[in-house]
Amino acid sequence: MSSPHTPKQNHVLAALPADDYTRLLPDLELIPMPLGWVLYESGGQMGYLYFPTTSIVSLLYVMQSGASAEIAITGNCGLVGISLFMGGESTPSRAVVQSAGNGYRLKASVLKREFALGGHLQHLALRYTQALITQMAQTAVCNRHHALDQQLCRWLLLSLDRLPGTELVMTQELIANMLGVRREGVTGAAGKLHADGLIDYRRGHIKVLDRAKLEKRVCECYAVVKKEYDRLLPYKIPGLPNTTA
Amino acid sequence: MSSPHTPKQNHVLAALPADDYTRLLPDLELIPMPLGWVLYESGGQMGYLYFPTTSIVSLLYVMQSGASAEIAITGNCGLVGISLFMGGESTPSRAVVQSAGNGYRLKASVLKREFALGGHLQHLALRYTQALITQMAQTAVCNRHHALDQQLCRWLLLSLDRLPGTELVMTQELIANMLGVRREGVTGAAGKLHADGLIDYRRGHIKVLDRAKLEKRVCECYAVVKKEYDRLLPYKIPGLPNTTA
DNA sequence: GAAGATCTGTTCGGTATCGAACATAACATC
DNA sequence: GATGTTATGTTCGATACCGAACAGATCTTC
Repeated sequence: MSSPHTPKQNHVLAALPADDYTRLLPDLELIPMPLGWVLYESGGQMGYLYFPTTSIVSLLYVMQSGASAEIAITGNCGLVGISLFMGGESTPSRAVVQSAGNGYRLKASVLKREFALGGHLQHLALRYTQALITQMAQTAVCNRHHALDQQLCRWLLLSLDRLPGTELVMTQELIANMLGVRREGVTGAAGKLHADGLIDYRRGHIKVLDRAKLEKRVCECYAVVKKEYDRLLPYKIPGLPNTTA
Repeated sequence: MSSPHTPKQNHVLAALPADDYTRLLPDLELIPMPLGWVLYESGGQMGYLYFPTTSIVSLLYVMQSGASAEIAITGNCGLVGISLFMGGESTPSRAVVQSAGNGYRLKASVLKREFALGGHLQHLALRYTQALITQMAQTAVCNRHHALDQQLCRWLLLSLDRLPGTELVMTQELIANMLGVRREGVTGAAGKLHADGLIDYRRGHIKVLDRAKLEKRVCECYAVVKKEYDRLLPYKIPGLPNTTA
């Protein structure tokens, strides 16, 4: 059996044409991404651009009071560290591994060199960034207008889309931090979803039983974000020679 | 004795080195931007990139239910229509003139040609986009955690920063739409600020009396956003030709 | 200056979430 | 299997905001 790891597990990298991909390959470093690992801190320097493959990364903002809120969630269809190519070098948010797994990373200097070429990586990175912007905007609106159990549905679906399987390893406390609400609130919302047969859970694990029902219950925000990701980042980019080397 | 209008009133254009600016100048079209004008609709095609000079533009999201929320606000320090160069061509939000004034616009085709050169306009546009992302993220967090009167302070300050003078022409109803709350809530919050001597208002007008007090009362979100704009888009780019080291 | 429109002020009860405190249950370790 | 730790369930009152209805004030138009 060959190595189970390949950069092509990340959709952005997979969408690169062969020559760009080959040029980047020697600089792509496989790394394990353990739960809770902080990829970068608010305002901190970033040394690498990260391409998650089997992990999920949350972008979250922590306030002076200690309260927090997730502003976006990234998985194998995206990348972490956009301010490296946007030009700011840092952002006032924190990136934390929300679900353990693997990923690849690229040194900032290599990324910038590649980005400056104005080729496919630039194109894909910017399109991804726009999808991320949509997710952030939708989060802002959802925070304002939608009830907690709908937001929980959204969060579950967004996470699920970025994972294999149907089970999340995650405590209610952590979900509360992501959604920016109290833990008791999540307990209540999860209880409702359980009572209605959408999910099952035990200490630190949440299993989605009926995804269709979840999608019926979630607010429009999920669909808007998903549609925009699909539009901006079709897994198959036209003209890609998809030969796994 | 010269025209009171110049593209240099927009900070992004003003930050361009002379040769880039000169190249763009013939394609910059001065336009009046009347109150309520919709620059682009959710999902709609955009024909132009806009550079506000004396106007303010709100990016807002309208939900299926009709409820709305502002996700960002742009004035003479920014530009409207980022998806033109980010690659998506459209976004699921609406851009509306919140305060009448003027601006310049650039045909999409010209913008793309210029952006593809990878020069200063690209650099500035991407940095601006990162500042915008910060504003959106902060809005999401603020919506979650902060009380209405603090959010009103934030909104007033962000608007004020993008205008000359200290008076806003804006009804409470419209502010409520921006903040995504009821009009009565804005009435209440404005009443408090008035009672404490921070603002004065009459039908359709809000005047800031004591900006210092407003800055003391506002949540941290305002300062985070402002700091990030200042960091990413210093009005004067040091030594015009060179930007980042 | 009168009529009409629109903006602002105020009230009511209803609901979701908060903040804190504590009880119970599941898991991890030895 | 006993023990300590951590996750989840439940309660309480407090509060901020919602939704609707209506009164009063201000501006516009004729």
